[in-house]
Amino acid sequence: MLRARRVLPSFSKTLIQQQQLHLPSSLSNSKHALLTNDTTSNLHQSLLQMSLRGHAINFRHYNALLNECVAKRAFREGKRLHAHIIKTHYPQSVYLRTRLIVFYNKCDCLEDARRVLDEMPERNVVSWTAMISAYSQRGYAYEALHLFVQMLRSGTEPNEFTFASVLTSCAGSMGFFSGRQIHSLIIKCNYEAHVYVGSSLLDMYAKDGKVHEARSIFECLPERDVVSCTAIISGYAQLGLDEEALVLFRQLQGEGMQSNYVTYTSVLTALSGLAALDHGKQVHNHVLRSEVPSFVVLQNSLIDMYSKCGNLTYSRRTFDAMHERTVISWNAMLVGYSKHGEGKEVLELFMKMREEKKVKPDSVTILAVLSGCSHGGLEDKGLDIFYDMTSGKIEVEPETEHYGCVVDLLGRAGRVEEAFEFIKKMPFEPTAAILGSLLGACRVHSNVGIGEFVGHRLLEIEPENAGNYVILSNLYASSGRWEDVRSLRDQMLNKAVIKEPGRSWIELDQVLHTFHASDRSHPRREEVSGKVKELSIKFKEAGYVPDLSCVLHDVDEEQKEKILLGHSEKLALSFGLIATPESVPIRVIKNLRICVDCHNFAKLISKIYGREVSLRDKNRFHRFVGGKCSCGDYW
DNA sequence: CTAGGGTTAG
Repeated sequence: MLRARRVLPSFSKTLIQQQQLHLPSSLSNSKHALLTNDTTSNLHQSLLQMSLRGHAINFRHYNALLNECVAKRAFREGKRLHAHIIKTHYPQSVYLRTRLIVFYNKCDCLEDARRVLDEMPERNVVSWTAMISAYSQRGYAYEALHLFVQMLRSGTEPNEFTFASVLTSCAGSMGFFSGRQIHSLIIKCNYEAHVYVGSSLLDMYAKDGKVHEARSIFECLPERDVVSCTAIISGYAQLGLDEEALVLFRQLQGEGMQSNYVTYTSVLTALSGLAALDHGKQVHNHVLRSEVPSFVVLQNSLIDMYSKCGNLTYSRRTFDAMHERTVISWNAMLVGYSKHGEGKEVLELFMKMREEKKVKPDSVTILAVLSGCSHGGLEDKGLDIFYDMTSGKIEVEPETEHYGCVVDLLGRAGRVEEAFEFIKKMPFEPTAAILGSLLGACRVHSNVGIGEFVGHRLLEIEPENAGNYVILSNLYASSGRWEDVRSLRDQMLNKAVIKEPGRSWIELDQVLHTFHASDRSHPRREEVSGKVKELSIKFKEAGYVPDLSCVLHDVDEEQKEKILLGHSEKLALSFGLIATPESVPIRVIKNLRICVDCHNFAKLISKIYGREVSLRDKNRFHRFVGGKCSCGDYW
């Protein structure tokens, strides 16, 4: 012992001290205090010296050394240790080999981990589970499930660890094994009420869109913790059920749930969807006050929340304050500028990103930049970037969506023929989204020739989309082709389905006021629809002409006008005018694209009342000031 | 020795 202490570096000293103190084999508290950075590089030497000097290297040594390698992700040292273990000592140890699987997983070397499992003379539930969870954690769902099946075939019974891991890989049916089958196995093995298994299980159902099943699993859990609560909240948020997510978050918070950074991240996603700025600020305050560590993911979702709530200044402030940024941080910020039509800011930030070189742009980055150029009227810059991508100067493979951005870019700039030629030259058949974007351009720039061709092609691919009929009909109406308008309307009535009813809302003192078309549900509906009428009379005096081509119903003009005045965004705008102080902008959110007539209406509010209006629709932000919109009437 | 929830885009 004494000799060893003299010649061996500090790493082995740790071991010796630990043995003398009869500590458990993990180095627990002592490891950080006693180890220096160069210790693991001395590992091999230490081992050699120990065996040369006749010291028995026992299980405990190996385990401690392995723990070190896991903690430090010391790959080369771990590999040497592995060789040592297999060649000289404990070749049969299931325990040590399982630790090696964990070690290789931590080093992101699944192939090495798998080799350890495959070479194990015998396996137990822990070694199977270690490998299954390695696959699950790294996103290899197929491999995880496949191994799970092999485990069952081998006659090993899974435990709660196995189920919690394997369920992560079960979202959707994997063909040979479904989440439901695993669920029944869990019931059979009596793990359904286990918190870890339960949260994994409810998460699986939620990711599969089965939110009711997820909720009932959640409600049946005998105990709840942060993770299970977060899982159900984020389940709602990920499905776009933002209000449900918010309501549940507040309820669970009231019941004493201790939120952590994942919880906040999830609820922020819901608040982004709702554009609930007041709630968002409140959550941000909670984060600051509760001293939840500010992890990158949380900050990313704050950037996104502020930008989707219309406050780019706060987004940028969050972005600038970050010590570490991932590609998602950059993307969230770029998307923010892009949706607000701030093309210049998009390019500047993109340049900064490329200069810093800390983070590599990915496909989403380029999408954000291209659509930013498009919405910001910088089409030539956008085209340059697209060609940098096709020539390999930007290392991102162009995808369908990138081509779509270029079509949008050209079309928006009025270069409709060029956009059409571009589509013909694409290496794939145009998608409905791409044709729809060109059709929109044809409507704005009154190109009936191409519009008609593209429109009919689109109606063949997507006959169920009512929006396509409306745009093509607008185009016909603009050139007085009423016969075609009528026939289009008949086709639409036969084939189209209205998937999502139009809905607009506005946040007032942390309460969301939602309006549907021709709303009858809001408590102040009489007052609100009275205000819409009043405004329309006032605006007509200022030259407003209702754009009846936005209504495709087969009714007389008076009826059409009535339908137009019932649009949800007009109700929300008028409510904003009544209920908010003159000093603040009116912030309205719509779940679909805003219609031309409501866009005109908002312009007039900004002009005649001198109120700034911020309207977020499905695609982007519209900021109305003095009768003009930041989108330049193209959206 | 093995375990669950999270951020951008569409």
